[in-house]
Amino acid sequence: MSEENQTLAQRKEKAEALAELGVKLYINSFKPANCARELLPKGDLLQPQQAEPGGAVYSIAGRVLAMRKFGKAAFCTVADGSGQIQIYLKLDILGEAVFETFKKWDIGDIVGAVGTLFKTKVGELSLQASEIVMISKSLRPLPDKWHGLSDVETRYRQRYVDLIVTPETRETFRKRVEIIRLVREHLTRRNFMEVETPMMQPIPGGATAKPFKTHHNALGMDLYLRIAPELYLKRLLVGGFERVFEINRNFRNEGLSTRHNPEFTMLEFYQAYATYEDLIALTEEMISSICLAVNGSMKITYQGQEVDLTPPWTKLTMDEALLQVAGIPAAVLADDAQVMALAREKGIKLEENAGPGKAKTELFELLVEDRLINPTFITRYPTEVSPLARRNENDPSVTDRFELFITGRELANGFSELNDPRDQLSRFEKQIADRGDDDEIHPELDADYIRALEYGMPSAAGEGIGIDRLVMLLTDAPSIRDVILFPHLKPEAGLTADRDEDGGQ
RNA sequence: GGGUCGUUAACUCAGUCGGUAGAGUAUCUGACUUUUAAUCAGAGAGUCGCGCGUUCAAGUCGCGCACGACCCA
Repeated sequence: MSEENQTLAQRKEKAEALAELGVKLYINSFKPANCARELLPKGDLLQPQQAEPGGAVYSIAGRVLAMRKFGKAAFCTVADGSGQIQIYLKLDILGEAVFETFKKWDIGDIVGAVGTLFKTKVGELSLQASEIVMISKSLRPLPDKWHGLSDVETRYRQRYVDLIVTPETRETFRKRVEIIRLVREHLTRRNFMEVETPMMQPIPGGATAKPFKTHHNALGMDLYLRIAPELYLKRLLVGGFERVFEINRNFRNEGLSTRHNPEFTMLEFYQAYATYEDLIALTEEMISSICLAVNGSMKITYQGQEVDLTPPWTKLTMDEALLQVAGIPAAVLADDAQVMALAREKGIKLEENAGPGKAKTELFELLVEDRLINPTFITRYPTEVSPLARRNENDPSVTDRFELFITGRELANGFSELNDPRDQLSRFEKQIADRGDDDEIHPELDADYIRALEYGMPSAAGEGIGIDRLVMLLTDAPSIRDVILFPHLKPEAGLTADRDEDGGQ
C-alpha cells in the first residue's frame, strides 16, 4: 500500500473504516425509484426555502461529483444517467451514526438517497436525505472538477473516466446512438430490412484494402475480417430480398489517423430496381433530416467552417469538378494523353498500367476534394477505379456512380450495381492481373459471387456511408477517436492490476 | 515510415542562465446546519515518461527508446 499514491491509500483506509462501522461497500439492494431528470422540473413549482407540499418521498442513486461540507450538514452533487441533482444531508435528520458514515464519503462514490424535495435559499432543488446508502465505494480520485480531463490519451484509454467527467463526451456518444437509430428508422420506414452478413470471410471482397487475417482451427483455414459487406449483401438481392441494409464494423489493416480507425462502422444498403440517382435523393434527404433532428438545424459548424446541409445539394460530374473547382481546361480533360501528363506534372505517381481514369481520380483527390465543403455529389467515376459499378449506357469509360463529399471528406459512395456476370468476371480478372507488388492486398476471384450473378441479380443500386465520419460531422468532432468509444491505441506500458493483500472482497 | 510538439503531485499547469521541486483544484486535520469553483486556518503528497551521456551539479543540455498529439507519405 505504501507504494501507491497517497489518495488511493487514504481511500482504502476509509473503506476499511466504513466496513468497521458496519457499512457494506458494494451492495446491490438499493433500487432508486426516481431520477434527476424526473425530479428537477418539480423545482419550478417551489419558492426558495420552500419544501414540496405533501412531502412526497423520492429515492435516487448516482455518483457523487462534488461535496460541500459544513460540519453538521452538507450538500452533494449527485449525477445519475439522466442528469444531476443535489442532495442535502443534515445531522439532525440522519442521526449521529449515519452522519458519521457520510463523513467517509468521497467524490466518485456511487450512493443512494431517500428523502423529500425542497428548494434552497439560493433556489436549487435539493433532496433532503432521510436515508443514505453506499452503493459502490470509489478508490480512485476523479480529475479536477474545474479543468476536467484534457489529456487526450487518458480520455481515450480510460473512456470511463472521460464519460464521468466530460459532459461533451457523453453528449457526443448519445448523439451517435441517436444518429444510428435515425438511420435505421429512415431505412426501415422505406421497407429496407436489416441483415447481418459475415464478418469473417474466406475472400475479403467489396473494396480494395489490406485485411486482417485470422485462422479457424477446426476448419484448418485462414479467414479474413471483412473489409466490406458488399458482395454478401448483393447475394441477398439475388435471393430476392429487394431492399437490404447492414450497419456494422469493417476492418482494414492500415494506418491510423484522425479519419481512420482499424475498425470502423459502415452503413451499406442496396435497393433493387433503383439507380444511383435514386440513392442520391435518398442520401440527401436522410442526412439532412438527421442533421435537423439531432442539431435542430441544417446549418452547422464543423471545426469553425460553416456547412449548409439544406437540400438540394450540389451535383457535379468528375470532369465538371476538375474543370470548375480545379480549373483544368476542358481540352485537357478530353484528351487522355494530356490528362496523364498533367497528373505526372502534379507529382502523382501512376503505376505502369494506370490509365486516364486513374489519373483523373488522383487529380480529383489532390486538387478538388479538400475544397468541397458544402455537400457535393460527384458523379461519373471512371470505370477503371470502380470495379463493382455499372457502366454508363452512353459512355462505358465511366460508371453510374457517385461519391458524396462534405467538409472535404468522402462520406458516402454509391452506384448502380453491375449485374452482368460476364462483365463482372472480366473486371475481377483485370483487378487480379493489375495487382501490384503489395502482397497484403488480396484481390481474389470470388467465384461464388460470379455464380450468384449468373442466377440473375435484379438491377439495383447500392451505397455505403461511413457512420463514424457522419457522426464526426454532426457532432463537430475533429478526430474519429472522438466518436469511437474505445479507439485503438498502443498498449500502455507498465500497467498492472493493483493486488493489495486486503483490497479485495 | 518521416517531421514537429508534448510527457513534472490524483487532475490542470508553471518551473528563468544548468544550482534545494512550485501553484490551483483534489486529499488529510480543525472551525462551520441552505452551499454550489462554499469559506477560513494548517498539513501531507513527486521514479520530473524510461535509459545512457555531458557536467562539480540535469526537470532544464545531448543521444536513444516508449507513449501520445498534429502534419506529411
